[in-house]
Amino acid sequence: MPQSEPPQPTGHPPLGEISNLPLSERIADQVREMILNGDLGPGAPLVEIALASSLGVSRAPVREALRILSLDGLVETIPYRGTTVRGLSRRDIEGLHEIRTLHEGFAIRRIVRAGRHGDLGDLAAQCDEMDRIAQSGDLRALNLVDERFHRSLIERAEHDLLTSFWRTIAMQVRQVMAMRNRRIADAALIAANHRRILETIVAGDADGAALLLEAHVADGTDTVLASWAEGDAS
Amino acid sequence: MPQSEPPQPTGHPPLGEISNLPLSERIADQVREMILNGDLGPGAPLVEIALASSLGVSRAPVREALRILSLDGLVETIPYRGTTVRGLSRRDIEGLHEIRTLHEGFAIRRIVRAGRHGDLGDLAAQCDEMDRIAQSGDLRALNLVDERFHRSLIERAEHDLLTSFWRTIAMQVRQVMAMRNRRIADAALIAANHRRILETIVAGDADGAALLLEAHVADGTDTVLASWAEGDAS
DNA sequence: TAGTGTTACATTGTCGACAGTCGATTGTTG
DNA sequence: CAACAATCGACTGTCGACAATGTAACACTA
Repeated sequence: MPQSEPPQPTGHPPLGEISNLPLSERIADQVREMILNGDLGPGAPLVEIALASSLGVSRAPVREALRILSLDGLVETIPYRGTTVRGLSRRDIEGLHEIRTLHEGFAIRRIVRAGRHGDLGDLAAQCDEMDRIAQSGDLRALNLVDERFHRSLIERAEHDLLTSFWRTIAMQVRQVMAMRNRRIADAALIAANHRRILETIVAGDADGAALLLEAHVADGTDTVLASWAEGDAS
Repeated sequence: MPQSEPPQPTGHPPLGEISNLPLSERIADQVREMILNGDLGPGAPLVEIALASSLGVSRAPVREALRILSLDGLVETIPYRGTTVRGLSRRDIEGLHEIRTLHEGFAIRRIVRAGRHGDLGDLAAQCDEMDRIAQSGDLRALNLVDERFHRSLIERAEHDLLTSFWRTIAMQVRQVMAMRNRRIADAALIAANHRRILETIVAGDADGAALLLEAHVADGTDTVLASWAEGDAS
């Protein structure tokens, strides 16, 4: 499922990126943002013709977009029946975080084993930024940096398939995050957690870092599940 | 990417499933088999119009089929440029087996932790079948049972996301397997390996089983990589 | 009233045609 | 002859229209 779209080192830094991407991908991006921001709740139907006319395009690119989203695991399609935003059950969320822990732990061990844990400057910079944001109390920004931190960690493992799987995982994590409202009080704690995890990795203690990370993720999971008011089943 | 299709407890148990699937999915199945059997080697271009006329259908379902295959990780699509059968580099194969080991180990630990390792009768039956096939020397059948054994193991973990990821993994493993010719001499050894892994799980020794499995997979990987004549890069 | 045909409707699946994009080839110019 | 522009061809991307499918509501029968 490689659909990556890295920075693309073109030589022209500031030149507002003319969207040369196929229409279908732009549509996918747009609908994805809607889902990930919670504008489209679980179970919401995605009717092709409605989306098409709403966006002023034909059904063909909309169909492709929905296919891409189903590839991302954000959407469920039943033949001849339609496409809906995927609902997440309590079980799904628990499973998601288990898998997430598994993959991040693997990434950490791989980084350390390859001896690359000395060179994690950008991660440190992201921790700094997290500290700053934690004080400002901008929870939305915090989520973004949080996501970027973990993505960087995965990418540092330099494992294509892992990165590819992470795409799916991160997407669903973000969808889950959209369901809850983090409290400002948590922000500082979260920043500290990441700092400690990073430091443990740099120290070369892969297993220790994996444990810290597991605790950190489990904490987030508990927060989500606590505010789980008998939600939808999938 | 949930594509599960459980037993569906309708009231009418035995009523053999009419193939009501959309054309696009049937096309995807067909092309997938071609790739997995090696009829379409890595790098082979999949031209929509050619496939369409060759199958006697329009381009639309073919396009959808190619999307599905790209979802399976069997195919690479570059916008406006076309779709080709994915080539696997040495690095890819190594990474694939790492990820595979990671997931199967997770499955084993989960099964044991949930205390379900006492009830693995179907796996034992598959071991029996493997023994029988090993004597007959039918390598093609051996691969099939092998795949089914590992799939059963994953499914026993009862973890939706894991199962979903496994779909991708198994697909690529099978593609790799299509590249090599197993020797008959290995067959008995392979059957014995599986038997031992299963017994270790049943005994409740998750870590031991995971180690055995890692060795088994690593062995297969080495066999593949050994017969690697400076193959294609991806 | 329980169960079974029937019909209408909303939505997806498929089709053939046209427009857009990219790489390669050819032609042009210094 | 090298570097660049125009052209060509093959292919994918998009479009609007039609066909196939599934659901729900309704009428019908026993």
